[in-house]
Amino acid sequence: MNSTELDRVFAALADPTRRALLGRLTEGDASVAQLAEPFAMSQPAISKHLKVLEGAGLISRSRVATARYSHLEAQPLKEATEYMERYKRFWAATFDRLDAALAAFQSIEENEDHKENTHD
Amino acid sequence: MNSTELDRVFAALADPTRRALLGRLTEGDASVAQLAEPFAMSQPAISKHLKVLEGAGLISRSRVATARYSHLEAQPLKEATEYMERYKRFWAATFDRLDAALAAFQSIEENEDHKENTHD
DNA sequence: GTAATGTATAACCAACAGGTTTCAAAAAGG
DNA sequence: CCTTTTTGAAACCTGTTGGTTATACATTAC
Repeated sequence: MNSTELDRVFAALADPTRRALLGRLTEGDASVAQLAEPFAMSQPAISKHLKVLEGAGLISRSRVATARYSHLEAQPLKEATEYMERYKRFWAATFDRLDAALAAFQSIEENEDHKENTHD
Repeated sequence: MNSTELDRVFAALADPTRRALLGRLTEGDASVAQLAEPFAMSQPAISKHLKVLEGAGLISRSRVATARYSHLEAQPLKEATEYMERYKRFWAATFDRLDAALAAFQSIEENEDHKENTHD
């Protein structure tokens, strides 16, 4: 079946090599050779990983002479993060008083637009 | 190779059926049969998905009579979200002055990297 | 103890993922 | 042009994923 961009973003992030490539790209654009250098892996393997990242919208690419530079595109990460924010209120539901206070605060934040909760 | 929990969390989230299962579990714990009901898929297929979710730490399970109930465990989602928030300043939808300054600085760095082909 | 219920496991399969090596192709330099 | 540099693409191999059906297992009900 056709995969969505969310599918592809999470699948892309599931591989540690690809996460490392993204990490490297936070330091600036880089050619395939530069990206491949730290890895005990062939150049075509890195090219494949880059293709996956591009398919997920996580990088864009451009030519400079014979080299092809990858550029980080973090917008899909924003969308993936927003997806996971749905679960924020399930994080750390118990344990110490700080956690409880934070959970309570987050509950209030979520309902701040119209729900008045003056007692409990 | 041994996969990390981050690997397993992102891999678990890459499948839309599993994301739907997690979504259902935000409404409360549920048995395998209850979880399977909305899907055009066999019970063993759902059991496999639940096993993947459990392996990623995203659910825990307990018995009630012959049924096995799944419970959402969102802590790994928190860690995955924190990982992605490393990239927050790159999904620059709204630039503040610090973001703008950093972006400008990186543009300069990138430019010099691209030009530096005559040096070794 | 036996039957019924709910779920897990086994065996199987097609498709995909992640790596390899080899070769083709695009751009710059002589 | 021809060559070099850098990258992409093809063909291949292996292990994994996501599904199936059939069956075994654990627990409750009778």
